[in-house]
Amino acid sequence: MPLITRCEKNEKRERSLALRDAIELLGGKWKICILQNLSLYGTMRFKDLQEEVAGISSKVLTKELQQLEQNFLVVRTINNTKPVTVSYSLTEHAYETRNVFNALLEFGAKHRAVVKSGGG
Amino acid sequence: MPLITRCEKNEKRERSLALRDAIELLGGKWKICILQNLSLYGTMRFKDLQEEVAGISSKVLTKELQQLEQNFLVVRTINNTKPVTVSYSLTEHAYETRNVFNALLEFGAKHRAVVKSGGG
DNA sequence: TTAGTTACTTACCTGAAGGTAACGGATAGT
DNA sequence: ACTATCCGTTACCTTCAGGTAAGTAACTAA
Repeated sequence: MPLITRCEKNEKRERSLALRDAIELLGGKWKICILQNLSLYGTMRFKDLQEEVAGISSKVLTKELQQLEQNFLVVRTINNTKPVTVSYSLTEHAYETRNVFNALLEFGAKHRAVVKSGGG
Repeated sequence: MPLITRCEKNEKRERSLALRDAIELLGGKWKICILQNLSLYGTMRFKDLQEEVAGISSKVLTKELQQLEQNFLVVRTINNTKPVTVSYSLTEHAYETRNVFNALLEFGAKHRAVVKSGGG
């Protein structure tokens, strides 16, 4: 098999891995909402997030934040307050998701219009 | 409450609905891969898709295609061949996902680089 | 001492996503 | 009659995201 084919295959593989990783990381019910709020407010405490992200439970919020932190999208800071508070904010890397949000928003809006008008 | 606030609330609500719809529609393990293949090949039969989308079962492929069809992203055509074949292709509306793909791809690639380099 | 706040954690449950494997209907070739 | 192709369907199972509810640890204020 010629070299060019191997390269194309590797590129295709890298592409599909990147797509899958991105979908996996930003998918689910809450991730985007959390990132949006952090983007809007800058820094938020756990309780602020719980109130702003309507409907999320503390258990799920904890898990989502941990995943975002593990993926370098969110920074967790323990504040020296009483009672203790914890602040969350976005990393520089998280702002790379801007284009994704905008594209999703644009497509979502168009899609809702298509569905409302009955298709096509 | 002043009118401007109501407008802002409605806009925020519409935005979050659009985001959630888009994520829900394009999320999951297979949707993007299927759309990508259809975008690449133009028209594909059921069996072609099953072979190209490595690892998917006929049951799951059926379900995904039905969902995509119900959401006006894919058109299903029964061909008058023997044995019967079925062709799938993208709608015009499906091409609105281009920006989403590109953004996801870009972010995914950057993200993989960040993770490989150990964060930040 | 009692109650409240903050940030979780734990135990339990449900529903949906997705996998495996076998089967079915239509048609054709041999 | 037997086998094969194509496009699914059906039954069954496992896994996991996510929901509910209660508890915990550290601290404060009354």
